[in-house]
Amino acid sequence: MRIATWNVNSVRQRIEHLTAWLKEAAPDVVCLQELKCLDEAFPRLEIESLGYHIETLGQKTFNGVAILSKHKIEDCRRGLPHQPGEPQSRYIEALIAPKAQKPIRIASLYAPNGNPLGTEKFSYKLDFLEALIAHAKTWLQSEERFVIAGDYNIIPKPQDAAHPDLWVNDALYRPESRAKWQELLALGLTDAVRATSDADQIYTFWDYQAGAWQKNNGIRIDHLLLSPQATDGLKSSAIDAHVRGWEKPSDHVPVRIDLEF
DNA sequence: ATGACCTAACTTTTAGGA
Repeated sequence: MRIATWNVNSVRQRIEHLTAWLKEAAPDVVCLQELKCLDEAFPRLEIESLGYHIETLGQKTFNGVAILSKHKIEDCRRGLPHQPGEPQSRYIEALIAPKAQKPIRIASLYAPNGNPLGTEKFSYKLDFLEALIAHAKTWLQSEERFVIAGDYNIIPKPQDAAHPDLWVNDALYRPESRAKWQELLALGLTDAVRATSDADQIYTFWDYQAGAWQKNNGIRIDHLLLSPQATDGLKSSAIDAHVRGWEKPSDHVPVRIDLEF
C-alpha cells in the first residue's frame, strides 16, 4: 500500500499538478494539506474520476485538510480531540479498509507554523502538538496499524535543513518544537523517511523566495509517523522532489511510503 | 544591485505562510 502526504498550497491552484502526480505516483492513500477552500469548492470530480474516494475538512482562505483513498473509507473523523483554540481545519482521520487486508488508520495533519516567537501563535503551535501527542497515545493503546502524515512544521534535526543556522530563531526549529517531535518518537512512533534513509539533503519544502529551489536551500518538515504495527510493513520511502520544478508549483513536494504486509 | 514569492480576499493592500 502506497501512502503519501502533500501540502499543495491551495488545491484549486494546484489541481492540474495534483492529477498529474496522482497518475504518475499512483498512491493508494493521499493526505493533503492547505486546501485553502471550503468543502463545496474542493475539486472533487477531477479526483474522483481517477478512482479516489474523498473526505475533506475545508476552510475558507486558510488551512484545510483531506484524505484521498482508492480503498473504501470508513469512520472518518474531523478535528483533533482537545484541539486548542478556535476551530481551524488542521486534522482529519479515517479508517482505510483495503480488501483482504487489516484496516489501517490514517490521519492528515497540518500543524501550525508558530511564528513569530513570543506570541500566542507559538504557544498555539505547542498546545496543538501536545493535543496530537495525547491523541497518538490513545491510538497506540489499540495496537493497530496507523500513520499520521502531514505538514508538521518541524525541522527535526540540523541534518534536515540546508542551513540550520538560519533557522535557530524560527518556530520550525526551536528546541520547544523539536522536543514535541522527540516526544512523538519516544512514544514508539517511527519517522518513515529517516527509518529508510540517513542521507543528507532530503528536503520537502523550498521557499518561493531567493531562489531556494535552485540553490537546494530546503528543509524537511513533511513527515509520516508510523505506529509499531505499521512500521512492521515499511518497505521504502520516496520524496517526489521533481514536482517542485514544475510550472507554478507548491512550495512543498509529495512524500510517500510503501507498506507491505 | 542588498533585490528577489505566492495565495486568497468585500483586492489597488493585507495577512498568513515558512
